Amino acid sequence: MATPAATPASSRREQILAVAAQLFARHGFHGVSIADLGAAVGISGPALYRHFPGKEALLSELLVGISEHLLAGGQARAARTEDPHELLAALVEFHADFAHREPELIVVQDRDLANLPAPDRRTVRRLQRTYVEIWVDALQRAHPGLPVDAARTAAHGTFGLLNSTPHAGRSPEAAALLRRMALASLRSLS
Amino acid sequence: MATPAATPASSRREQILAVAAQLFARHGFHGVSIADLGAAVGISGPALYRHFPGKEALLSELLVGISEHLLAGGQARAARTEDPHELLAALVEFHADFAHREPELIVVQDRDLANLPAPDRRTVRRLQRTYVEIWVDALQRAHPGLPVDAARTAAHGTFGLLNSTPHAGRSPEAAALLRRMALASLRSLS
DNA sequence: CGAGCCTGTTAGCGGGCGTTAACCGGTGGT
DNA sequence: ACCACCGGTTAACGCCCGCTAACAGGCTCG
Repeated sequence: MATPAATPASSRREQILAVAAQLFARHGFHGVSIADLGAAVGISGPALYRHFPGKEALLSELLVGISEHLLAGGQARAARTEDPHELLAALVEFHADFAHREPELIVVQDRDLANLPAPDRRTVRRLQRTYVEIWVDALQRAHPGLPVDAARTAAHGTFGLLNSTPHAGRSPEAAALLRRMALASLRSLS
Repeated sequence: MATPAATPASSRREQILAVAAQLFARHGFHGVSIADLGAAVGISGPALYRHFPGKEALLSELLVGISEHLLAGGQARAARTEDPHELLAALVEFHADFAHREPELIVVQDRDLANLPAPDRRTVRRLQRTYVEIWVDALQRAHPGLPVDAARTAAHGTFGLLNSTPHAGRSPEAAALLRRMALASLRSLS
């Protein structure tokens, strides 16, 4: 169903994860069967259980991985950058870069959160919340007097803007454009 | 499962559609059963077939309705407003207003498009494309020399920003903030 | 050589869900 | 008074899907 020889060098596990990301992004978690996933990597059906305990575990690993990656990147930037405006620019670039390189993950991320088993969902939400707080903090330092709610709204809005990559071309110019728009919108917080 | 006496004055049909929007937004199309939908309006299970030919028909009506509404609103503004900057402001306000009033529809719109039966999906996509073209046209007139692809990317980015309402508070200030950010990001197209 | 794990296979079970069938009370028009 | 339709009900069918069971081939290591 998807290109079989897509991922160049990867163990079965990673290959399955990659193909799952694509299929989940295209058809949604419930729109993809175990058999579909197997077929997409050239094995068939229940062989997946040799690598993952179940279908939900696939989704968990994808979503936890994404939110951990974002949080780690955000924390790294926050640690190494003092000036809040500079930090915001770094955050925008980091997030835009991720969204540009992995549009399928972006799609799965906020489409299928609800399909996670409850404990993993809590984990992901906690990671996401922490990531958002990095942005909120930077925004409030960059724009003194900005209320928390406003900062949170602005952060989510910026994510929405940058996460529009699935609807945009994959060209570097598109990514650059979105970065510029994001920075401009953040500057407008006065 | 949802508040039963929610919609004040409405025929069964509209009540079902409203509740379907909420449930689809919360759990995804495949995550909601016919029985769930029935229960949420106080009837049980197959009684829905007295009002709709099937589950997919519900989704179709929702999504076609949304895209028709957006297109109609966009066309109305485009018809009555000459100046492209003024038009963009009107479009931003219109879109922001819709996203702010119907966050569930926003969610369903781009989450469950793939679950539409093919003909309706084509219909919705055509309507969406036409709506986007209104924005693209206004953007190109407002920013001479802006390439089409860039305009399209900018339009989708702005949608992403404005459509972040499901993650934002429902306060009017949040909506106003998103509008301001959108306008600022559009101005940055130089 | 042989034991055992690793990674596949196919067959089958069980549950859930969309949909259809068959039935029924109330209401409004002739 | 009756008939027909409208909007419900419950029962049942059939499919699809996640998952388990049972089995098999090849690789490695003692």
